[in-house]
Amino acid sequence: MLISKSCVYGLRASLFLASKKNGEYISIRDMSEKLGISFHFLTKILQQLTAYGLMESYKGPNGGVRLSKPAGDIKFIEIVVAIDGDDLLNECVLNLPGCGSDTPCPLHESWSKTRESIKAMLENTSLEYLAKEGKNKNLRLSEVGNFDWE
Amino acid sequence: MLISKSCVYGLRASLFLASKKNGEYISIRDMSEKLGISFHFLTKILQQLTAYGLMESYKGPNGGVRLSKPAGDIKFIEIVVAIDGDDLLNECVLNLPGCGSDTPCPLHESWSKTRESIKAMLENTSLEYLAKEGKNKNLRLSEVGNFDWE
DNA sequence: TGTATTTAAGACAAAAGAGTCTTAAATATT
DNA sequence: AATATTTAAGACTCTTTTGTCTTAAATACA
Repeated sequence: MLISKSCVYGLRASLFLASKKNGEYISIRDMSEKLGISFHFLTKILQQLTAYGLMESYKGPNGGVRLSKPAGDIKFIEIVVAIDGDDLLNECVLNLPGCGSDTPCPLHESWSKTRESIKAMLENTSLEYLAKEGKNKNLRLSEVGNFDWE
Repeated sequence: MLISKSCVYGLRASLFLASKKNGEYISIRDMSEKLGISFHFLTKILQQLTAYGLMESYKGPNGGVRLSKPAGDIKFIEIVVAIDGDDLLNECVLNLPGCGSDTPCPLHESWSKTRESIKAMLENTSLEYLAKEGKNKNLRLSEVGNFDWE
């Protein structure tokens, strides 16, 4: 898979938050139920995003998490890098250490192009865009049908 | 990672074979040493490619494996599908079951385009092309420097 | 026939990813 | 102050992937 499961969960939660009024803290419990993701697991993942500065959290009653900046300013790629690291954007597809323009592997060229297209997609897609798109077209964000964009 | 480690090893070995005269059986031991891949692990992987019909094997002294058809007729994508399956080409990037044009996820459109470019790369690249390219430009196929295209 | 060489098959172990659970710390409310 | 709610942190388990090892089967050759 291109992106780890943790990363996908983090992205789904981010889209959930992006669809809400900014500034409002949303509880992880709430999200986990609506998105169909294990609460504890989601907590751990969102802790990473918080540590990375993409989210802010608040403890106690009515606490929760929220995006640390407007959804339009957060790109898909930031979530991916925060959780999966930047291997996807740098690593040689043949997994050879030190593959680069100086000592390329046979797939260096073809893969570079493909990687650029992946990178472009990740860099050009903001949470705001995805959330708006999702809301307008009522697209799916959970496996089970228990999520509403409102 | 886009492609599993097993798949990468399978591909490296396939390129090794593609660089040899066709029809000649090459021992897995030999390949594993020149490519820097564990012998037993490589054996297991190549067994999959053999079972899939992409390679032929021969037991006994001077035995080994060889490509079952000309390297020009084997596309990168065949190796990937044989080892990793076709999830990469079908699966929704948000990992939602049943995501499709009828019930799409927010990333359905953007990801479809990216996936097509990956698919195109995999479908248009033959082992022969990669091996020739590698041989002509003396590109790297192993981590350590113990591989020669000859 | 016997032996060495090679792939086949499958058990086993180690590492990484995914997921669960418990306890601690912070905060709001009563 | 006491209690309920919520994230933080970390131990723990389960699953998948990766990697190792042993034994069996096929083949060539002396």
